[in-house]
Amino acid sequence: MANAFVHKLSGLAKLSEADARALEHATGRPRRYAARADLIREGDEPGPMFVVLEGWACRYKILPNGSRQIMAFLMPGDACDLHIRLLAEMDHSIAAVTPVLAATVSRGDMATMMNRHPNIATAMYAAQLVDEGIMRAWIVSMGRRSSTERVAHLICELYLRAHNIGLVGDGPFALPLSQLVLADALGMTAVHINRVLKELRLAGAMGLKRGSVTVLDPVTLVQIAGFDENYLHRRLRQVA
Amino acid sequence: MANAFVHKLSGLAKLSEADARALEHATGRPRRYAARADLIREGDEPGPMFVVLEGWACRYKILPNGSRQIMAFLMPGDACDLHIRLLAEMDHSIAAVTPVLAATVSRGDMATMMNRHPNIATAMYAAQLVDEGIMRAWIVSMGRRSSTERVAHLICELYLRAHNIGLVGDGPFALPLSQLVLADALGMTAVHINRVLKELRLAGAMGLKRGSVTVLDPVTLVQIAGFDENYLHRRLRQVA
DNA sequence: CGAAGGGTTGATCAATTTCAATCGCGGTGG
DNA sequence: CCACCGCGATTGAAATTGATCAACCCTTCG
Repeated sequence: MANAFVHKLSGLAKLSEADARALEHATGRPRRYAARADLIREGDEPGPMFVVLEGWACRYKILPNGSRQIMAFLMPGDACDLHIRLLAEMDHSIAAVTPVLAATVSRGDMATMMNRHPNIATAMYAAQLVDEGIMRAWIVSMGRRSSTERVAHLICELYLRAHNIGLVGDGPFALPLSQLVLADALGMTAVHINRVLKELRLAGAMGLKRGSVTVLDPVTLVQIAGFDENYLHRRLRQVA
Repeated sequence: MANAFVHKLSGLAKLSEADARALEHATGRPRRYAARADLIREGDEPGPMFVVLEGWACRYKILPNGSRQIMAFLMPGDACDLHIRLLAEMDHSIAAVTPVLAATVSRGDMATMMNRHPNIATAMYAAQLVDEGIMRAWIVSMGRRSSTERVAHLICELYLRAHNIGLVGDGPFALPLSQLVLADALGMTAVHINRVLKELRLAGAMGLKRGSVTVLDPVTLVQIAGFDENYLHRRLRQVA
């Protein structure tokens, strides 16, 4: 299977063979992380950029009262902040949700690569814009959507993102997320998530297993969520 | 008074006289917008980058059910997304909250300027990182903070941002936000915001006037919010 | 076998929204 | 100058949502 980073970026800009080779070379020495392991922690000095190649990770923050808020999910092909080295320290942590295979790319290598391969630069900036759109969509969800809509909306987002990177086949698709993880992402309690998922299951939209939720009927989910995929910007513009 | 864009960016990287002149030149033909006017609307084709020079603006989105969610505030010196032209259409709108003076800078001009003035590029990337940190902090607030903490936290953020760009003097500082705007930013109802503000007023932390909230006691607000300013990254790293 | 991490359910409690009314300022048109 | 209108602020009461508390179950894994 092709390198997930290449696969994702080639959906955001037209990449040549040479571009793809450069990306593959840059992510050639990945490292494994166990589920729940931190890739980097709040307060750490930022180092090289992470690129997730396999598995799912999340950005999160622990509050003084001990509760956790997840702020983003990272799927294969997703990279962490390109310019993060400008910061004195991390303002949040990143953890593996499932077992993860992730590469690191130094800022220097990245800069060189973006200079030599302008299409890679374009793809990275487009990815950045999509990520920001996703964050804004989370803010909208948490602010103005009911808990049922919120759950359905997140699942739609993740389903579509997984689809975009070729993770989704014809049949049902299982998101490897426990109810606790979903709760921490959506700002709800595990108890309440459980009741909402039950509702969605009864509506025939999804199936549940220990540690994962399975999308059975994306169309129903989209309706429940009021999901508009536009913010994921699958249709980018060709700019000179 | 110095150009707000120059003022802000010079807080993020060391700018030379020439850098400052370039920025001033690029924002030399600003335009006025009335309060509540849209600078750009969801669905529009993105054009040049906006830079707010005076007044406050916000990014927002209207949901199908008619409710509004504000996703960010823009203050003098803040720029909208650098690479926005890569997108086919806007996934949210931007409106003036107060009367606004804003300049537009074309992507081409911006690219030229960033090539000729690397410090400007660095400052823009740092600004970007700060903006992302702010979005993540909003997600955390909406997910895991009580309504009182949430209100106090937003006011702390805005107070500190205003302070960073030299808007705050010695005495109290008035944020030009109506309770309705605050409600739409925090995902609450105007009724509830009103009760929370009353509470904060009784605690001596702030004063209220029609159309604005005044910060009287930042220290108390910080305590109530559990505010940690680190995410605003006032201390950046010197990277080679 | 025992412990830990999920998941599920019921009962109760607390935080927010919703609904409804009222007040007041500021600007506008007559 | 004055009546009127609209937005914003404010308050109380009722309704709803979601959190909290408390068990209990199951599966996996050492």
